[in-house]
Amino acid sequence: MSRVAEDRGRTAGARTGGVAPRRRGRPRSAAADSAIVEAVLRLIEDGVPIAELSMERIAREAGVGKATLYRRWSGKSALLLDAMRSLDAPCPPLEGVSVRDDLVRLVEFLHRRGLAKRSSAVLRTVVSHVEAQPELWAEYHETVVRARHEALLGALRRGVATGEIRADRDLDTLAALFVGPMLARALLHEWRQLPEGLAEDVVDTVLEGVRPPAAEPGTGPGTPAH
Amino acid sequence: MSRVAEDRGRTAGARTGGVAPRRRGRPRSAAADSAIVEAVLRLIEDGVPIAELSMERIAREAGVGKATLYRRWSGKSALLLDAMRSLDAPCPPLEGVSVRDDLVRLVEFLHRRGLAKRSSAVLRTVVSHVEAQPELWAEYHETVVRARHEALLGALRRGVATGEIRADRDLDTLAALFVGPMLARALLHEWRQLPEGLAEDVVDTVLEGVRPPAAEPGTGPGTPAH
Amino acid sequence: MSRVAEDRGRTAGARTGGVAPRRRGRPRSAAADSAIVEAVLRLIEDGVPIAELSMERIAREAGVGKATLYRRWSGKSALLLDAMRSLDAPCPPLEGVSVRDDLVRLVEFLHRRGLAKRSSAVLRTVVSHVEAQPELWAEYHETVVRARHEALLGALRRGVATGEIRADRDLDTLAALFVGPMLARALLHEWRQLPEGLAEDVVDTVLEGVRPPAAEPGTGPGTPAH
Amino acid sequence: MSRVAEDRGRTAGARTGGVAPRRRGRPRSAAADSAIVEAVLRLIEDGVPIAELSMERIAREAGVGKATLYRRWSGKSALLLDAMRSLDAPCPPLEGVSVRDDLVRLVEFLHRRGLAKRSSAVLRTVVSHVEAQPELWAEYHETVVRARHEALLGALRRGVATGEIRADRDLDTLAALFVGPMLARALLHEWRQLPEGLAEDVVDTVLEGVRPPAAEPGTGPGTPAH
DNA sequence: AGTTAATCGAGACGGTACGTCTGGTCTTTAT
DNA sequence: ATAAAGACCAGACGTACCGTCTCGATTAACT
Repeated sequence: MSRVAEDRGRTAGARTGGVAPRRRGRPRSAAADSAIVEAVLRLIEDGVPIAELSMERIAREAGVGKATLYRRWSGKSALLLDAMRSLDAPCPPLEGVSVRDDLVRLVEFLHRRGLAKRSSAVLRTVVSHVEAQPELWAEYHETVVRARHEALLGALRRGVATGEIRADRDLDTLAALFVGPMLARALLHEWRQLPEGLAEDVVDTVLEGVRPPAAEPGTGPGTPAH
Repeated sequence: MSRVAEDRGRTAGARTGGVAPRRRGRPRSAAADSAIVEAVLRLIEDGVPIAELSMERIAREAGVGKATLYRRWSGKSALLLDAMRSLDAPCPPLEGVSVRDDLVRLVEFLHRRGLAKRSSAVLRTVVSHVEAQPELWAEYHETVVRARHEALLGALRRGVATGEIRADRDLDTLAALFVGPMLARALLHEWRQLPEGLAEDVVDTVLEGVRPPAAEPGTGPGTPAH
Repeated sequence: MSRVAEDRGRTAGARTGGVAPRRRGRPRSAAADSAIVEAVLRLIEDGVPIAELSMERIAREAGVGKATLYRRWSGKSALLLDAMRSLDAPCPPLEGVSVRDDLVRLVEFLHRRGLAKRSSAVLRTVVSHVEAQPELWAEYHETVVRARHEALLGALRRGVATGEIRADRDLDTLAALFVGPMLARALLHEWRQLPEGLAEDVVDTVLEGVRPPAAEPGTGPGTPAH
Repeated sequence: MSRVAEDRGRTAGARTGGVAPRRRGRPRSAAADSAIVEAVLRLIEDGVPIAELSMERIAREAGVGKATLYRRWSGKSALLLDAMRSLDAPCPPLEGVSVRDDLVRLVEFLHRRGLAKRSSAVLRTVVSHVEAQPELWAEYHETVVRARHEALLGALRRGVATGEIRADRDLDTLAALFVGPMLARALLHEWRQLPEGLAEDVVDTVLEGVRPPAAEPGTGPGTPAH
């Protein structure tokens, strides 16, 4: 189970594990934790645009004081980011038989994420705050993006090992080819139309390339006349 | 020449061309137009985060009354969007000798756009407002995105015609493979590291595919193993 | 007929009389003059509070450009003041048979002025601008108040001469006793209740005093008991 | 001690007395209350014209957010009215030996109020807003004017009882004779010249009347000679 | 007949205040 | 020590108005 609150303030140290330091005073209400996150998700689900998602409205909707929000999160961006994390499906296992199937599964997963209204909404929020709060982006990258990227890179490396993928390609560039289209779709609100076979299409296209299969040897496809 | 102001209000009809309807009253100041847009670009260039880019500050910086802003644009998003349009370089010609060169040129162009601080900043703003104001996004898509997309599709179609690109691929998916990675980079602030040959890399990878070249010599890349 | 416009600007000199200097260019429209003043009076009559009587609204109502207003008057206060002057009834003649009758007539006149919605509205406006624009008040005093005050003082002096009024009273104080109550009523919106015989009541009270008539017959009122 | 703030919003009910309802949340800052009122008085004292007495300036001067103003008062008029109330001297006791002395004391008090720059400035403001906000005027009348009026009427009734004042006069008219002149002076900025004995003069004139003491019996007052 | 000059309605201009809302903090009482 | 409530300061929001400044068009009187 993922820890929801960023644990701002006194409880911050508790995350580094170790023995419980036995805090004093009234413990934080777990009910408040979930009420807040659920309020955020409910509001987003109801189509409230991000710009109208004020902390005051969230607090009101959750039946919670504003201070309770700021005690847990450093600001709106952090809260939204955290709210999104709470609905994160875990990365699919990827123990597929072929590298191609693994890639399809992964891209499919990114695709479905992008289709979810909530995910793309929060993703846009993160994007719009990247500049002003780089540490926010760093944290998001660390906790959400890296795992996926590593999984993707792992699949690609396996492909290289099995000979399915040629070794002279930069794997980061390659990864960007799989992730980029899905990300762009999610951000730019193009998730309304949902082409079903998109993931397979993307993977196969990248794998096979777009040059026509050489019918007869000698006619090198894609080799321009010059 | 691209028209800068959104022409809110009375002047709105003038855009549809036709004969000059001979408007009454003092005409809008072109000096104000440019002063405003330049103020926006200057502020962005100076690293002012989008959140601090208030209409009041823009007006102050431009030496202009707030009403002058709202007379031209319906709100901050529209203004920023329009400011971005003003720094749009025209699409490169694309009359290259080979389709590959055309694609490289186009992707390179998108890449450079993403590298520009101003472009990516405004792009993020647009993205974060897409949800709340779909008509804003529609307009941006119509006037900026579509032209590029058409150019890209044109190049791809030419490739199909010349046999450089196989005909059984969905061209929209193909286009997303070129555009997506650049867009994602621009949005996610990864434009700090700037790999020089990225555009060529992306194009070649997509064209040639990632499967290893067949063992037999003479068979060009892109020919699938099986 | 009273001259309406304050004749701001070029025509200003024309007021000092002398021969007409024969101005060039298009002459000012008399229609605009009256349209403006009538618009003001109509708005006041319709119950528009002074605070909402903006120059823009007046111009709109009169079907006139704002510049046409400012060409004639220096500002809102001057326009309103002038609008009021236009509905000024002339001071009554005061050639009454008795001084008491003259006073009653004059006080009655002030009373009726106060009862008029328009008069009291503009009076309140003048009052609220007295501090900020003393020259406005000076002008109002000169052209409106002084004549009345002189008429009143004249009546009082005549009373002293005829023996109706004792000579050891300060006439300014005396005048204030007649004018003050009416003015206060007008300003403080107490003109809604309209006691008919108020003017006579005030005059008689001031004339006769409030000490009880002496017990002995023959001794007129005003002779103190002790 | 008079309560300063109008108690807009939640606290409004608290005024009707009863037991303290034990409000929740942070209580309103008494420091802010006084800082605001003192800022208003300071600005007026410094000669800032009412028109430049913006809420924003008051907030700035008081070191207070604008919301703090609007939380307490419904608008500028209400704030100014309340500020004036705070500098209200209590009505003088009026337990004088003679009714004449009481009246002099009261009129003197009104006179001094009118001489105060602050009082008359705010009075003018109230007057100019009477039309647009009658409830404002009603409240002012209720809390400030009525007490004075009652005191005055009381003195007059006592005069009637002691025989110092004749019984056949309307006491309201009589009161207007005392109050009107002072009010008019205060409103019309005539408080710059300050005749010292004015109050005594007014009272004596009203009491004794202005007819000459009857020298010989038979000369009926009010009947002119001719 | 042409020129000149000031007017007209319309509306944009730079400023500034309005009253509301939000962000993030602080201060109450109650738990 | 937290909780909910709500006040606190700061400042942006979009609108309205002020008094000035162009526009093109109109309207005289002077050439």
